[in-house]
Amino acid sequence: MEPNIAYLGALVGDAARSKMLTALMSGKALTATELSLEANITPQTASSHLMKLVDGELIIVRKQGRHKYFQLKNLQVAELIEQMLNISASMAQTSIATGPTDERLKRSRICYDHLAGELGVQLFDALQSNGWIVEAQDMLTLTQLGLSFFSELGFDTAATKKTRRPLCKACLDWSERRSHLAGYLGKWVLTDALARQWAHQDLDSRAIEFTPHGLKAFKSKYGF
Amino acid sequence: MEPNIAYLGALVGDAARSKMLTALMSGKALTATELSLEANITPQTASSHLMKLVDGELIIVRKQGRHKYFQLKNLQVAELIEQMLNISASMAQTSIATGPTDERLKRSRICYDHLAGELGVQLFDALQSNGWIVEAQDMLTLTQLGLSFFSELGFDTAATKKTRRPLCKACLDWSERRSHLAGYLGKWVLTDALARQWAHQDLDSRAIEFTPHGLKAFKSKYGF
DNA sequence: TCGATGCTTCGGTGGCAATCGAACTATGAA
DNA sequence: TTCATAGTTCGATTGCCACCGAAGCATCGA
Repeated sequence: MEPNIAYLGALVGDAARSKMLTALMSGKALTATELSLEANITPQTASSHLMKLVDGELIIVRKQGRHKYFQLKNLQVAELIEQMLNISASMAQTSIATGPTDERLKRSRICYDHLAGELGVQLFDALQSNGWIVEAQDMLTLTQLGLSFFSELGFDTAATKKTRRPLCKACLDWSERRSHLAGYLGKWVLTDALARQWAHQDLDSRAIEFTPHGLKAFKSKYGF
Repeated sequence: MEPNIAYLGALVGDAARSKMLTALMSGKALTATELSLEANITPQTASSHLMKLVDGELIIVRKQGRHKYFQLKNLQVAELIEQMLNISASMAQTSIATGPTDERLKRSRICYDHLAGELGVQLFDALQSNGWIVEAQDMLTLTQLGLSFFSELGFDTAATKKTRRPLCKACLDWSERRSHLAGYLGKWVLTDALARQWAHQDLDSRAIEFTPHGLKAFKSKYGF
């Protein structure tokens, strides 16, 4: 029988649940209370929503002490949310007052496990103009030049063979309407920047905050 | 502000509307009455649903005489539906009696504009084992060998430069859980087979019916 | 053992949205 | 002009589901 899309749609199609899912796009595992705050609902209500999301296999739980940590089930789910974000962003926009938080999100944010926003797009452009990646017919490939560039930086090229995940991949950006770098390489770039303490992830949102020095180092490293 | 996923989800998250959208995955434009039959609802109800889908920019209308023809708005929407079909197919399955129609769907069906189902997967495998396409890190590329093979068949390689659409692309199959050929090339293969009258699309479903002779020709053409 | 915190279960309420019957408008055919 | 078909608008009904208050269970720290 044909799969039941309606069930999946209804799962996402509730304001509270969609806020939770979007919050989980940060890649972090969040507790039930945190998610209830995110969605502006009481813990009771949140609990029932979370149960539904788990039943629907969109998220998973890890119980740790008296906390329950929730996260998106897998990359496939994250990609679904991402695509829905893109489509709804391109729909006729009732753009209400954008607060300061939104400004930060627009500048640089995490998109499940890689960098998005203005900075993500700038990075993408720089990689391209330096000839490290090539976009042909919407498919992204790492050039030989790019391969040696990234292995010098400490990127483990051997590890990419083990994963079935695409090495690099263009990911449409809902705020910029431009491509940014996703895939295994995109994940590595973000992880690396965080590890070097050039930036840190906001505790309560998907925003990525670069230090002045970190931003400079980041830009010079990738040549822009 | 962040895009509103919930609205989009709710749009898909109704049984009647999701049936309509799935029906429109055939790529054909359908009338309001046809869609109401597809969803098992009265024309009045269908009318209100269709209005919502148009408002939500998931589908578009063309008025022709006293008919209204509906179709998916663009490729992005079709990809969303496809992705949702995949995810819901991989969810814990309440697999109820699969009728004969479903058997046909499983064998070979249209996935917006390219071939899916068992036959689509077989084609994909054949193209791969003949060395015409290569799947590396989940990215699909047409080899030089494949390029000359397809241009001999009459595939206009120049035209691919004009479109931003990926030339070939792996598309996960919800019934087979395997890749099949999507993208520009995938579309061409299907169009070509239909033009040669090797197969025809069922009038009332997404099934693709190959003639015995057509199937033979199709298989020998692509070497499987 | 006791209180505090995190989460869940239960029951009742309220609101929204899908549905259809009936009546209406538009297009086409005879 | 008249009938048939395609689609819409309106109003009333219905059922589902998100929501919260209250009470309950589980884990942790003292």
